[in-house]
Amino acid sequence: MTKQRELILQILNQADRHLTADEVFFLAKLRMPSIAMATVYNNLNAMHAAGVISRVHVDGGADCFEKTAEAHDHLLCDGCGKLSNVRLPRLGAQLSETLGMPIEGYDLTIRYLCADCRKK
Amino acid sequence: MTKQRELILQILNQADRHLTADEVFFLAKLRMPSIAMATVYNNLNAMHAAGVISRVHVDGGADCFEKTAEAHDHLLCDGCGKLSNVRLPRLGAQLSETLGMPIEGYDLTIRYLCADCRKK
DNA sequence: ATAAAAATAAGAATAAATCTAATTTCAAAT
DNA sequence: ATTTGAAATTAGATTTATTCTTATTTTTAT
Repeated sequence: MTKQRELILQILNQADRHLTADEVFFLAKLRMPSIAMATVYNNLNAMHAAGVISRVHVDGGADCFEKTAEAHDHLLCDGCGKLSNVRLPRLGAQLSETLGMPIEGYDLTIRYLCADCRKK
Repeated sequence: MTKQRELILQILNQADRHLTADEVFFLAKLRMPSIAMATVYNNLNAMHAAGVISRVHVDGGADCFEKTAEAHDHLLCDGCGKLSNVRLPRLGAQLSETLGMPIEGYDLTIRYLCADCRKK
């Protein structure tokens, strides 16, 4: 665990939302000005491969990263683009059951309108 | 309906699998050498916006396009990368119900091992 | 202390997708 | 048939996210 990785992990742990690599880089740079973008990507990729963090693709935008607490799915507001988490604990098992075969996993992003955007 | 759009649509209709923009461009170029990549993207984007075709993001690769017959979900083989379709007609309604609010839609890609890859 | 291995820094390189500006096409009106 | 104007296309530059390369630094094991 290098200082850089520790810092990146800390940033993700303290973040109250999903961060892009760019945002992680910016926040890391504040505390360790010498850090390089490549290091951010290397560590994000490594931690993702290790299952420590998860990566979320956002249509028409940069990928987002977050610490992975537990398996969860994503809600993306069509209005403001806010990304949040939701747990659907039974869904994996149910999909496997419906398909009639084991699955490795799945990625689900539900598009909706958040409370704020629904008002408008 | 321009000649270019017609050609692109025809290519997608005849394809027995998902195609990247690059593949569409290559196939289109064979039959209409003057066609430009921007035209391919313009038309793919326009037809996607119109709901005629659908766009699938593939982690670590270019987006894929296909004609949209009906709403469906995707199966991605972790072994060989093959992308195929599956229909889970009740899922949308079920997600909305579970969440307790209306949803705009959702994107689901299930990762699994296809029959061929499971043998190995 | 030294050698070997691993990680980082810096920035060049790549790939997907979009943008821009000039040109072409095509339909409708003359 | 010709003109006009709007819309689409072309070509290529540009952008943006991400990866790659290589030299350097740091860490770990001997």
